[in-house]
This record gives sequence, structure tokens and C-alpha cells, in this order.
Amino acid sequence: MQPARRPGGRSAKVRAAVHDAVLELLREEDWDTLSIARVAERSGVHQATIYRRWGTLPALVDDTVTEQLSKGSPVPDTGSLRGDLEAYATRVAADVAGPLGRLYVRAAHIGTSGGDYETYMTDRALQLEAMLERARRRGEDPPELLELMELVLAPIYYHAIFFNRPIGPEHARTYVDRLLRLRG
Amino acid sequence: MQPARRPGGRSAKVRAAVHDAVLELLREEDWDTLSIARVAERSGVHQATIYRRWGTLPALVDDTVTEQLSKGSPVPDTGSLRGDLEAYATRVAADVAGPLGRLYVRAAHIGTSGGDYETYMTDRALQLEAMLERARRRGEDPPELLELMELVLAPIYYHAIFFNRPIGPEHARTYVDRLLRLRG
DNA sequence: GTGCTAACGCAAGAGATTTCGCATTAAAGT
DNA sequence: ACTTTAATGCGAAATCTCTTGCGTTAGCAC
Repeated sequence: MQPARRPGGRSAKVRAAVHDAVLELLREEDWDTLSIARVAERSGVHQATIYRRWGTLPALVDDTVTEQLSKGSPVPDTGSLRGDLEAYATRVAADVAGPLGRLYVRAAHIGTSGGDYETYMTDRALQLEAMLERARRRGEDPPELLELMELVLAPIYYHAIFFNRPIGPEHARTYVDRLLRLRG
Repeated sequence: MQPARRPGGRSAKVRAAVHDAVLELLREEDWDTLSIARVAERSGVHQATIYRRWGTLPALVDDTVTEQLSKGSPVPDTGSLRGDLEAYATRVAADVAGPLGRLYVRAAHIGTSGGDYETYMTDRALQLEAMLERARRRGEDPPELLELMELVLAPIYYHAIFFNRPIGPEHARTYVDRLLRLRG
């Protein structure tokens, strides 16, 4: 969804109401029963409006999830590299395990939009980069961002996607271990 | 889709025709335009038949993709652990880069069925386990299957999914390197 | 080859989805 | 305050999705 040409109160309210409805419904019932009709009913926004603004259900879900992601919690700052990494890894693992977990993943490569998601990713990447930079300033020897993603994030998502069995915090910590061991 | 009670020529032909149509359409157009109606039209199989046999579009896509995966090539046997791993990693990377790459991933967690997919995954796991066992017999010190998945497979899929930018063979080889280094 | 019946084709119809024209509301500009 | 006009609400109409009953085809067993 592109920035509204008229972002004033009304459009914003409609957007928020619809997003809330999508998230509610997504939590209550499964996938196949979700429809634009039900979102309209729940949100109090007229069907036609939703069709006009979002067009399709996937696009709507995508927009909703992307919005959630953008609001996403900040990267931790615990004072040590290992602390930051463990905090971040366990939180991502928990997120993925949560009810919206598969949606995040889905949004990533379903995205009709794409644009917003890229933004999210680079935002995220910048935040992580800042975290690594802090460690560097403290005199630690942090890994590359790419290594962090490949060794920690990738396995977390992998388990969630392919085994449908998200990992726990301890397991997430072993990834951090592995990452740090590779450099130490 | 379960094995037909009457697997003779007709059912098999219908199944193949429908699968082909799905794959064709999936290559040509995007997602939202795929529908059972279009599959019926393209395949020459009547809509009602498709609804009766598969029920829903996700189930059909799932079945199609799973079928493709099952036909998938065997794990390599080059004579050395590193050789096997590199061959396997580069092939997976190439598969994921291919036109059906994202479909594989999608099918993995859309799957209403799950049954067939589980089967595929465990099949795959067993084959990989056999590869590692061969190495063990040769006196090499192979990694755990889990490590192989987390350090090699996970990053490959990660790149494809989140960056929409599949990796090349060289990059895939660095993952194998990392894996072996972790044990050596 | 003959009968049996699962699987398919066909067409109609119920139901859900999506679009459209027009009236109304309220944000933004003056 | 007044005007302009995007965005929404509304309901009907068009379209698409999916189901169902019945006749037909063709594997399969004998």
C-alpha cells in the first residue's frame, strides 16, 4: 500500500481498523476462513473500500504483516556482544514461534508489494549493523552482518519453515555460540 | 493426494495433465491469477474432477510440487565427504535459483496436507544420513545431519526467501567450508 | 468378451466474491 | 468559513467459485 495521497485522519483510521481486524481474525481462526468479507464485517469498513484500497486478500495480509514488522521491537543493547546477540536471537526465535510467525515468513516471499519489505529488511539490517558497530567500539571483534544472518537467523527460520517446529531459546543460543566460535 | 484406488491409465493421465498445467501456469503468470478454473481449462480436465480429487487450490499446488520434489535427483556419491557436500550444496542452490525454487519453499508451509511433505523430508534426511554414513565408513569425521542442515541448507534457503537473490555455487561452497571447519 | 464400478464429463445452480455507479463524508487548500 | 475533491459508504449487478446429481467412459476382474 502506497502512502495515501490524503493521509489525514480518515484514511489512517480505516487502515488501522482493517489491519486490526486482519490480525484479530488471523489469531482466532485459520487461514482458509479468512476473507475480505469477514475483514469488512469485523472492521466495520465497507467491502468495496477494502477492494479499492488493497485489491486482493494476499495484498491486504501482506500490507498488514509488513506494517507489524516495521513497528517491530528494537534490537537489544545489553552492553556485550554476546548478550546482544543472544537477546536478539531468542527474540526472533520467539517471534517466529508466535502466531504471526509463519505470516512473517509468508509475507517475505509472497509479497506482491516487495517494496515495503525491502525497506523493512534494510532498516533491520542497519539496526543490526549498529549493534555490531557498538561491539567494535567496545573493542570486541564482532562478526560480519552476513555471517550473523547466515549462522543465526537462517537456521531459526529454516526450522520454522521446513519443520514447522520453531526452536527454543537454548537452541537459539547455540547458534550465537557457533557464530562467536567461528571468529574466536 | 493418496495413491488412486484405480491407478490405471486414466487417473494417471489426468493427474499428469493437471500437474503439468499447474506448473505451466505457475511459470507464466503470478500467483493471484492461478485458479482451479484456469488449471481445468489448460489441462483439459473438467473443473469438477479437480475439485473432487484435490478439493482446494493449495492442496493441488502442494501435491504438484511434492510430486516434482519426489522426482528430484539423488544425493551425490563422489567418493569424498567434501566432494559429496559440495555437489549437494551447489545442486540445491541451483534448484532454489530455478523457476520452481520459491514454489518448493511455499509448498513447504502452505501444505494443508503435510503428510506427503513429511515423507519427502524424511526420505531426504535418510539419503543425507546415508551420505554421512558412507563418510564415516571411509574413516572421515562427518558432521551431524542437523549441522549440515543448519549450516548449509538453511543459509541457501534464507537467501532465496528473504533476499530473493539465490546464491551461486562458490558461495554454496563456502558453507561447506564452514561446516567442515567447525569439526576439523 | 462381459459385467462391475471407480473416475470422469457435463451442466445447472447455490453461494461467495468482486466490481460499479452514485451519494455522502470529511481532509486539505484558499 | 467556503470550496474542492479524495476517500468512503451503500446497494445492486456482474462475475467467479464451488457443489451436486446424473449420464458416460474405461480400468479391472472374471
